[in-house]
Amino acid sequence: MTLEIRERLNTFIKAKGLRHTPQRDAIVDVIFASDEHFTADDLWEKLRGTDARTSRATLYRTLSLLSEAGLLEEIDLGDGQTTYDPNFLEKPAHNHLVCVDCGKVIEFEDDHLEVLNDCVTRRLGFQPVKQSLRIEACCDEIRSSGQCPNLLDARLQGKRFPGKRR
Amino acid sequence: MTLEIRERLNTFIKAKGLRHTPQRDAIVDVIFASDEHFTADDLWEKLRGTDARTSRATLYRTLSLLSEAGLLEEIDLGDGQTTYDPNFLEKPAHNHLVCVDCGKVIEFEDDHLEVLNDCVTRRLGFQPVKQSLRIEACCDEIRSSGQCPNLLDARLQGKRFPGKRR
DNA sequence: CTGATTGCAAATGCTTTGCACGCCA
DNA sequence: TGGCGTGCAAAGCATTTGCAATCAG
Repeated sequence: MTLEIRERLNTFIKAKGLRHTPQRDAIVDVIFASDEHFTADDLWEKLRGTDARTSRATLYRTLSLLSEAGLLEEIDLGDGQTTYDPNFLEKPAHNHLVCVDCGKVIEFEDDHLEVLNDCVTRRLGFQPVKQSLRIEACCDEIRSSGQCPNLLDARLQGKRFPGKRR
Repeated sequence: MTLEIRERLNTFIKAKGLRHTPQRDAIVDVIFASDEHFTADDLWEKLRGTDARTSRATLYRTLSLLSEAGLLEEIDLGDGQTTYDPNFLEKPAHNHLVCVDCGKVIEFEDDHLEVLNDCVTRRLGFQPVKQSLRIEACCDEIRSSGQCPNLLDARLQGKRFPGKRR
């Protein structure tokens, strides 16, 4: 997996006349070891756990590079920071449901949705480029049982919730 | 129009034990004189044109207040700043099409979309709270004629484009 | 009077940039 | 060797906050 991504990155890098560096490899390795969404800061923390040391500047620059190369998807969950999705090569879905109770993000697909969005876009006189649906909702679980396993975790981690900057 | 909004705000303010101030009135007047989307900075500029002077802090605090009161809708167009929509009381649509060529934002409604979103949400085990669809697209006009009237305007105004922070 | 509100300036959080140095091709 | 890439610190931006003065009810 990581190897395939490295390959793709190298192709992109050569085509652009850019350079292959250990920092870039290290960042790619850490990112694609998982298929979870992450923020720049999440990545920074993970990187600290390894012996590969990069600066925040390089981290951000590499993140941009990977997006440009089409290996990473930038998504905006509305919490004041960019979230990255390493998983969209396999699952080209950009629909996110954000739980207003616990902040959990669920990615989902729906063909009907896709078709409908396309129709609407064309009707307005546009050519579709990218679509992202963001649904804020509260889970049945917290409404019935009064609590949600993710909630406590989120609070403990001091996570910011959707729509609010702090 | 503005008067109706002032009325609503006063009700909210009294209910919360808050206070009625000239600054708040001034901001409300400027906001609801139009039904266009705006950013905090747009508002700041408009305010400079009047004799009503407020600080940026008060501006932001009032914007939050109005959102809380349900008179203003905060929307995130993904350009690193919050956009406000004074128009959603009449048109409860939160679907936005952003033109990647010129940055123009089009608000639209679609019943099918609404229904479908609701279904999807429930299927995932959630109760819908708020939905916002953001479509990035390029307009037919610029593809056929090679240019778009909004494009030049946007460039001249130094606008930031969707998805990019600067 | 009393507590909500304001303005100012400083602080914040995320992200980008300038610059001098180092390293890949 | 040329110039891309890196790290560091400083800069940027939008937004928030602490605080003392001020004002509304």
